[in-house]
Amino acid sequence: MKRAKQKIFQDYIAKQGLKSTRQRDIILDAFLSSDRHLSIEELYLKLRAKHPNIGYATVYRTLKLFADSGIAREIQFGDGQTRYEHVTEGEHHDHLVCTECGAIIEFENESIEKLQDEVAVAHGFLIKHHKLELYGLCAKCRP
Amino acid sequence: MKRAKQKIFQDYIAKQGLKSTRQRDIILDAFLSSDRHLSIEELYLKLRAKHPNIGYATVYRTLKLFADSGIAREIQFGDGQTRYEHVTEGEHHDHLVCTECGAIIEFENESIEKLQDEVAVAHGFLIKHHKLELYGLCAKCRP
DNA sequence: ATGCTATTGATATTCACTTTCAGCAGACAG
DNA sequence: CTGTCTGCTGAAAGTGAATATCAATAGCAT
Ligand SMILES: [Mn+2]
Ligand SMILES: [Mn+2]
Ligand SMILES: [Zn+2]
Ligand SMILES: [Zn+2]
Repeated sequence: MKRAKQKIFQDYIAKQGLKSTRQRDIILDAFLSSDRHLSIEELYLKLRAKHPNIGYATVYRTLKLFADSGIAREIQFGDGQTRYEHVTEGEHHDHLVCTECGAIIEFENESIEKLQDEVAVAHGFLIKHHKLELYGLCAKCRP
Repeated sequence: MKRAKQKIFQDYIAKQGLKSTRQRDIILDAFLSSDRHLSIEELYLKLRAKHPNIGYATVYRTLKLFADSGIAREIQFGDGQTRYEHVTEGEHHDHLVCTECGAIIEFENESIEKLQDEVAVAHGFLIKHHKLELYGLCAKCRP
């Protein structure tokens, strides 16, 4: 899983004529070792402990590269921070977001996806991507 | 329709001990006369033609008031601008967003809403609100 | 009309990116 | 291995939208 994504990124780097660097390796490892939906700031701070010399701008640019290479995706939950999540080829999921504790739960629902396609067809619309987020209280936070 | 929302806003103003002002009336009228999904900037510029003395900050604050009163809702389509749309009591809709021309199409789908509730129940989650947006090309923009 | 507050509009500030640029470091030819 | 070319890095500056500040103004109850 982690190896596969490292491979995808290395291949992307090579194909684009970019360079493999110490920083990119470190940031990739930190990103893949986290299963959360991290903001740039969060990943930057997490890295600072062991690698105080890596700059915020490098984390920022490297996460963009991850998205370009296909191993990550930008996502916004409306809290003013852009987050990056893992992307696995052929998989898709949407999110439940707890407005109390910030927990993010992933789910897949093929029926909803189908109905979305039907809505699009009914409007002559061609879907490229979509965003489905259910906000509320998770099992731990509900009264 | 327009009258009903004006009433809701006046009542809200009264109940909160706020004041009825010339600016709020003008901005309310401009907002209700537009059926689009306007950003603060857009509404501000639209107003400037007839009311050059109304400030951006007032438009910003007044739109927040509209949202507080229940006649408007903040919405983000990921273009970096917060937009405000009309809210009608007891109604709900989601959006198709054309990434080419910016067109926004509204739709309602009770089956999708039901499935969302089922997903929430399955995870012990209590939904407060949700966000469903289908991004792609509208009928006019698709190849 | 008076006085108390809320409101306004210009401006300053904040926040999260995003860009800039001089020095640095991979990659590769020789 | 060494030089050179070119992309990369990190600190700092810049950007743009949202939000806060504050002195002057304007509702509104008395
Ligand atoms: Mn996810
Ligand atoms: Mn709408
Ligand atoms: Zn929670
Ligand atoms: Zn279109």
